Amino acid sequence: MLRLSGQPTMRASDATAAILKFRKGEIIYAQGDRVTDWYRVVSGTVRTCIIYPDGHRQLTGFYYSGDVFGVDRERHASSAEAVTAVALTVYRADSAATAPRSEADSRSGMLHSALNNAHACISLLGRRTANERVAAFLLATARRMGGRGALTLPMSRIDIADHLGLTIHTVSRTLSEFSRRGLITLDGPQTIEILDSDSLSGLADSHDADQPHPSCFAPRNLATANGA
Amino acid sequence: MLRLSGQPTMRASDATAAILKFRKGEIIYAQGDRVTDWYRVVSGTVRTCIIYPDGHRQLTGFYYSGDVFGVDRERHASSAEAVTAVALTVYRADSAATAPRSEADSRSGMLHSALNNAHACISLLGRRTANERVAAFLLATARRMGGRGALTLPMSRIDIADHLGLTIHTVSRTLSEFSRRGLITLDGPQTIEILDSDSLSGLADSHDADQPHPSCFAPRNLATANGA
DNA sequence: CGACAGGTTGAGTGAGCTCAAGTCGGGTGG
DNA sequence: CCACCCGACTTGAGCTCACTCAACCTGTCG
Repeated sequence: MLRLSGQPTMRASDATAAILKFRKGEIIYAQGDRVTDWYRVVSGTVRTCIIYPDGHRQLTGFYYSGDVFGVDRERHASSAEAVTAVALTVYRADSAATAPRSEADSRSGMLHSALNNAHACISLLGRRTANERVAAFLLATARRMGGRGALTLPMSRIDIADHLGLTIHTVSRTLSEFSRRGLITLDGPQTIEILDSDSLSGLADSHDADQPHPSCFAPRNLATANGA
Repeated sequence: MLRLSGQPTMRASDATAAILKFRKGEIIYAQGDRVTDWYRVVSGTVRTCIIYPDGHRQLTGFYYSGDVFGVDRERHASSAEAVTAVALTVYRADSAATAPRSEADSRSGMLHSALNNAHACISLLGRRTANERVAAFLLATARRMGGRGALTLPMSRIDIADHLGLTIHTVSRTLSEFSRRGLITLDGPQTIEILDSDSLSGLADSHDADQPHPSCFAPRNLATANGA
């Protein structure tokens, strides 16, 4: 997961050597921009977001050190903004395939990583209740940010709300409730410690834990293949 | 999960020549199966779905003629099932890159297509109300299935509900309401005609149409680049 | 004919939204 | 230094919309 090895790789002819820096709140690229580069976070946190015609904002991901974002074709489907001060490495979108130094640097490796991120987002939005979404978000964030001890959430309540499809009020209330129940401690808005991750993951996948969906038992006949 | 696949892939030498057929309801691959092939729909409709530990089912996409699915790495993140009788072409997952016959057949073309699909799913789940989700779903489905005149929805209300994160009751009620308002006609559960797609797209992006999100006006300083 | 699955519709409930205060902390200016 | 402001966050009260529970309809299959 880490791979913050290649800090400034500084080779003369290497297209990926540039390091870009942005201050908190700055826009890295805008929704609809032509895709020229893909990015990897060196330090800091980035968010990608889609703005719908009605002004509603959907955050499609947070990206931490080592994560890749901006992996679109033609035009960026979302905008990318610096949640904190960030440093990025840049990959030319049209040359990322050439001579990858690792699987994670290859064109398809980056695409798979983007796909994984999209699935993570779907998995959050697919959950039903605020408790489920917030619990799942906390666990996922703790996992991705490293994690023993206190967790520093780099993003605001608004960002969390727009990521989970909730309002800031509900996010705030839910976190307070978790704290009251002894699942987490809140030390200021940004600092959270997970005390009982078992209960949290129980909450994340709760919804009465009834029997698995019937479709698990669908027939699975594979004998009807026709050769070409 | 299991993985009693052992598909008789019947091909002499061409990895993509095989055609597979499945009957309605059959499972094409299961969540967690090792990825050996990617697929393209020749005819019929396929759904991909994720089942969470609590039994909750999330459909991540419907795939119609020409669409690609199964584009995962290592293990399938979702299962794929035949909504109707389907015929599929098969691409060896490890050789899809070699000699693509078109952009759409290339490895990265397929990955981008999967990414687009995931974004479409996020865009549906990101909407707030049932009206917005159902309206957006109808428009998207009409667009992808071709379109003039009556639309035949191949999937059940349960499938729609699990795709939109709603219950079948709400889906049914919402469709009835659209019909009552003269936006669509319902001729049996599966046959729908869109009468007023303008009003529908208004509904899909409604939510008071207030001012765009402030983040549209965030600073955009790009001058802090450090060359290599 | 009954059984059953899929769909529709009604009544009541509750989770999360809206509206509205109120708190806290950091910055800025007098 | 304090006064003030402003943005981010928290919390309360009331309401709405989608969920739950339940009844009923329709078409299909044995």
